[in-house]
Amino acid sequence: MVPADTRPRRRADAERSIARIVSAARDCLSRDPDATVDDIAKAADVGRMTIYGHFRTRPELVEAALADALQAGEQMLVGVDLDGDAQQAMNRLLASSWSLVAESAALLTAAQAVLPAGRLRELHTGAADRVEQLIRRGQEQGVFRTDLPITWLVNAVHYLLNGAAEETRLGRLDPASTADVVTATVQAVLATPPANDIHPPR
Amino acid sequence: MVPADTRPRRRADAERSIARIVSAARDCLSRDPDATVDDIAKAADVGRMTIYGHFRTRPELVEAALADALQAGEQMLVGVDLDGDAQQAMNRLLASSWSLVAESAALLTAAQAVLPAGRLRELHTGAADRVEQLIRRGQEQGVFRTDLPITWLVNAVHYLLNGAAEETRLGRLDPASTADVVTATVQAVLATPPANDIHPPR
DNA sequence: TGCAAGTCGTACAGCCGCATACGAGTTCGG
DNA sequence: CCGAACTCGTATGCGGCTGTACGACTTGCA
Repeated sequence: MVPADTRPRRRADAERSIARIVSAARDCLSRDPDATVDDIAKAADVGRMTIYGHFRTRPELVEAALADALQAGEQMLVGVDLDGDAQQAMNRLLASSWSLVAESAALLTAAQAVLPAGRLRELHTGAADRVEQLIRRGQEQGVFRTDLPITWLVNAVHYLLNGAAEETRLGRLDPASTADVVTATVQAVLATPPANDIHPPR
Repeated sequence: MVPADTRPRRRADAERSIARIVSAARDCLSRDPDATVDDIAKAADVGRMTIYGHFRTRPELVEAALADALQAGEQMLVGVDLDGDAQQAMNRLLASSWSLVAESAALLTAAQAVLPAGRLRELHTGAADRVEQLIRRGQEQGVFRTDLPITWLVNAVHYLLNGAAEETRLGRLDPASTADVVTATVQAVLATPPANDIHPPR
């Protein structure tokens, strides 16, 4: 909604520095939500002072990193065909973007600690909404379950992606097969359960 | 394995203080892994110094809290019948202990930050192993899926429990129905998938 | 080529959390 | 009821991270 950045007046190398910094911030914060400004500077191969030259405070940097990741998500979504069978659409979506979503989710928790709650939801709502709509369409098609709150389904997928990313990071999951594992698991969570195999509570 | 505590020589009120402290530590750390020693002291309604009278360092306190939670888990397990149909056994297990497991999981991440990796696994292995064995039995019975790594299945359950706990904490999930939601979701993850409804990768 | 923009190191202040020291008051337990 | 165990406040040192200040050096750009 903002026309562009308020400051188009930046030099080319500064632009490059900022890109490296934001990229490094995404990297570091996804791994450790408490990553230091200094850590990020080292990862970006930049002096700490350079960072403060572009971002006043650490929260501001975190927000920039999150915004960047979310924007990358946007661009990924436009390249994925979300029409047709919702189940297959979800598979396509996961195949192309599960790792990004997982990264963003970790980043999100990093941001949660330093950004005001409202600001955060404001940034992140868009992405979550799209997933929710896809699930809703799957429900209307009868392929996704309707017996659980849709909010839970959306977030459960998030938690699973997060988990898969962490398992991979820890070497407990083969990176090559992570995508398939994630897809299969999410499919199981969302699929309409076989009618009466569910044991009623109590 | 340790006979008892190395110090049976403690006064009654000290015993009470310790209990309150450990309990408060479990509470605080489950909510915020970065909870301060002072926070915990306030929650336990004790002076900060009293804590240092019983626990030399913060990590030592965290370990005590985790150990306490795990021991509570042990006691919960002995009361649950794990024989018979693995699916129903898992349901029973979740019904009686999902919240405890979820709390311990949050505590676990708190501990992960301050305890050496080896020490942590040493404490926590027991619990995870039991879940793994139950899943393995379900696989032999044919009710649980075998097409995904068992390590992933175990941890996926953990991540889901964690997520459910957080959703409940944030008020996005009705506390009364959380247990059912968890049960249904875990069941979906573990169940043997309908033979050929799975779209092969690519 | 020359100036402004950008980079980067060092140094410093402020804050916060951990942990220790000391000392006085309180409570258990024999 | 007396001594030891326990509680608890205050003060203090230490270390790490944030954010600011200054100054020198390099680099884009017109």
